Amino acid sequence: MPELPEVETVRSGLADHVLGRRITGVQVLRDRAVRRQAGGAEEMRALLTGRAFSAAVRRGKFCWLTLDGPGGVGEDYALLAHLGMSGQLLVADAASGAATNPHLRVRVEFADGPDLWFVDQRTFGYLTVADLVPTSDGGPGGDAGGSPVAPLLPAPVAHIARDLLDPVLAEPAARAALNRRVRAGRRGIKRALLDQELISGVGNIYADEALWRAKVHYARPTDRMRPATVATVLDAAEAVMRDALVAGGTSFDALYVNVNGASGYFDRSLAVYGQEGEPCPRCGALVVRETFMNRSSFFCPRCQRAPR
DNA sequence: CGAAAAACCTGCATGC
DNA sequence: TGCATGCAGGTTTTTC
Repeated sequence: MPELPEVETVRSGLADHVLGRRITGVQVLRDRAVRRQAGGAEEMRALLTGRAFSAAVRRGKFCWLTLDGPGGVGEDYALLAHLGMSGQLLVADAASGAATNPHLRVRVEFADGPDLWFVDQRTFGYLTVADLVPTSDGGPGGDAGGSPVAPLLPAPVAHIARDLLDPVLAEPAARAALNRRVRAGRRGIKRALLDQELISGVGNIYADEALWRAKVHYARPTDRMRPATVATVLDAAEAVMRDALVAGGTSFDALYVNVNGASGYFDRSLAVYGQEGEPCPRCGALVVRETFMNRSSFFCPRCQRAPR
């Protein structure tokens, strides 16, 4: 499932393959793939046609392509993508046979070269052309991976917090402030990790992996955790996502592929996620699966002791 | 107002 | 074989 490392892989691929290319057409094959667009697919087509992508930017699990103005200046809006559970952005030539792809939702055509495809089986993902608005969380900061700083955010992303690969959150003062915010709430630590308005980019897979690395149970109440323990969890979340990024992201059953269609292989490195009944790589105890927040939580019952 | 639950959606695996 | 059920789950919306 696309979480931060997968989306960053996609962003990087988009930066390499679609920037500077002029859009000549947009075909929406399923209307639901375009959301938060008052004028729907027709409005998206009108806003994109004739313009060119100028930068590929990401925050958390959201990725967007800013647009050059008609005269080559001005970046007042962007093509925003959220991949949901199964979304893919593929740079693919129409001749590559994916015309038969039953999950192709939107096709962006350029004056030159291969199309940009939005493919999504489970249809939780979407595209929209959104206005860029000033950030509300302290000015420019951008994101990791060498992408441009982001003094502006697409409106639907304005409430999304910075992610752990954001250079701003590498600063000790900012990290300490985040640590305090985590402990200010009264809830289980996993719930905090998954709160995109607190920290973005972490999904169910990396939350479980981070908590395993930090040896912390998912239900530990944040308001009773020591600052050093919270710091360990945040560092583990950052580390596991960086490791996954190096590997190209996690993938399952070929639902997720990067911008060129190559699957990541970090799933081979998962310690607990999806490993119910398998031995903990650290202590050998059998990994347990429990239902939490209407989804699965995997953990080692010996390394990660439940709160009393 | 904040937190928790429901809704959205499709394909695959499983059970009868 | 066919049908019903369960599961995957990020975000938005609704409910408490």
